[in-house]
Amino acid sequence: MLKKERQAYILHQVNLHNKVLSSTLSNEIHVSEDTIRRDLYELAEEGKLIKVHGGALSHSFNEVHFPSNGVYSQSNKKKIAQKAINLISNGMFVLTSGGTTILEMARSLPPQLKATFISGSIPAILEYMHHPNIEVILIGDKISKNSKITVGLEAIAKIRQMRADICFLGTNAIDLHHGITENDWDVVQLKKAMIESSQKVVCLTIAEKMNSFQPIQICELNKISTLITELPPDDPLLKPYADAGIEVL
Amino acid sequence: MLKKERQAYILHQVNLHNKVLSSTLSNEIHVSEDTIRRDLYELAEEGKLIKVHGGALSHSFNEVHFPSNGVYSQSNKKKIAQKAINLISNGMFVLTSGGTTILEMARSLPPQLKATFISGSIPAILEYMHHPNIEVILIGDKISKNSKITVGLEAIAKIRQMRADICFLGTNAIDLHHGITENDWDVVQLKKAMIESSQKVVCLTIAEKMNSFQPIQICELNKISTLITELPPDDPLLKPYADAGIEVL
DNA sequence: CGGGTTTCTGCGTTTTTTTGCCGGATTTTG
DNA sequence: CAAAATCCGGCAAAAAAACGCAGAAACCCG
Repeated sequence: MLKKERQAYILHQVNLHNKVLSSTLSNEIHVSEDTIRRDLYELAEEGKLIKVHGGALSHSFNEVHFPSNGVYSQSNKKKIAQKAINLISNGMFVLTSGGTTILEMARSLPPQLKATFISGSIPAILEYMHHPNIEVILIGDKISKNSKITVGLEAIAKIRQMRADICFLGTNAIDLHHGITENDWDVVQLKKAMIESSQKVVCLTIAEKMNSFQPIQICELNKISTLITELPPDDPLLKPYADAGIEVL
Repeated sequence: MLKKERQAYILHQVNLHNKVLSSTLSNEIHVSEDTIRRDLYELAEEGKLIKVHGGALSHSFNEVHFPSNGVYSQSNKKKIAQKAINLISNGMFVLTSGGTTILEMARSLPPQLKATFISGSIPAILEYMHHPNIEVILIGDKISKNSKITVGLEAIAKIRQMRADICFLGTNAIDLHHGITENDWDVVQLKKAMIESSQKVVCLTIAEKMNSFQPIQICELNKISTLITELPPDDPLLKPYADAGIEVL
């Protein structure tokens, strides 16, 4: 088994179960605990997980591990949220993924907006619930404690049944060559389904995550209708994407 | 159980109940009191809680002396929760409804319990998510904002597919003649489905709600396996229910 | 193709961490 | 004041981590 492959597996396990033991992994993958430890060390260096004595934990355990004021790059995410909200009009069916950018959008929805929001992200759902005029449809299935969304075949099947007007994706990595990519297999499956079920696909991302990529591909760039970042639409960084036929806001 | 995991659990408990006892934690997590004490010491060093003789207090407890949340009859609900938890063992599939009594139960689940919890109640799901060893299955559908649970045909269909070992119902009204009753049509449909899908049906209710009824019937008394109140099992108020063949705890 | 270099992995040894336990000191409680 | 509960410090065993090393595989480059 290749190193990268192994690390991807470890990461998947952490995201799924919220914790892993070095000894368990060593047995599962049939490599020495030293190797596992070295893998965990590297993954911890990259910030993908938290290494502790005896194994590793997912980030969701240390909730206050992020910058103390809360969400990373929050002011940028607010800008993005504002632009995204302009795309929503009354009566629409809106699919959303998880992630802090989406959460920021959920918080900023104008109170008079009447629409139906569909999501499997628990934090997002909590925000939608507080909104006076929004109908909320929750996608059910097994909950991934790490990403706080529902994942699994049931969830995917349910999304496939939907025909949404618009779909907002919090994006982890976007790149001209690889399209949108992620590091969690389950999340990838969900997002793929969401894209297929929506008339219009909107990617929300902070500029920092642009032109980077991760192991698993969600889709090529041509599936994306609109790209929203905190930058002005004419920023040179966005030019290649506009040239690729994507509406850039 | 990993050290960090344990400390996260302790912190969660402190923030939830505003106090913890070393002895209780030691029993719950199955480690020596010495270990608990050392954990408390470390957490206190980090300023996460205040260590006192015999246990620890939450920081917020000092600042505001009356933050005790507004749940009605909470101490009674804790008693009920404790009795209910004794019915759950490792590996079980557990269906739960919504309601503050169920929520209290969710909060009090011992950390070493490994089980699968299935629910459409958002607040309950949030608690289950914090638990280190519980798998959470979320029932999806349209969210009823006022009861904070998912309701609708999809949810009912999904519950019907389940075969749970046990089902806990937060009960609004129970009565010898009318059985269990409710005032929300959607909730009634859900609870009916839950009863049908479970081997064992447990009703949780505070004594105050006993011998009252509401407009819509969920089921007759004979569908109920067990009734749990804050009263001792031999309380005369409970006699008629025991006589009706219900196990009373 | 071949030789040198880098990377990866496993093994033995040493070091550190974690945890439970014990005896004596300290605090709490009735 | 006395009994019970709790705390503290030290100790020891077990588990895990760190370290250095060496063989094997992969890679690079002329």
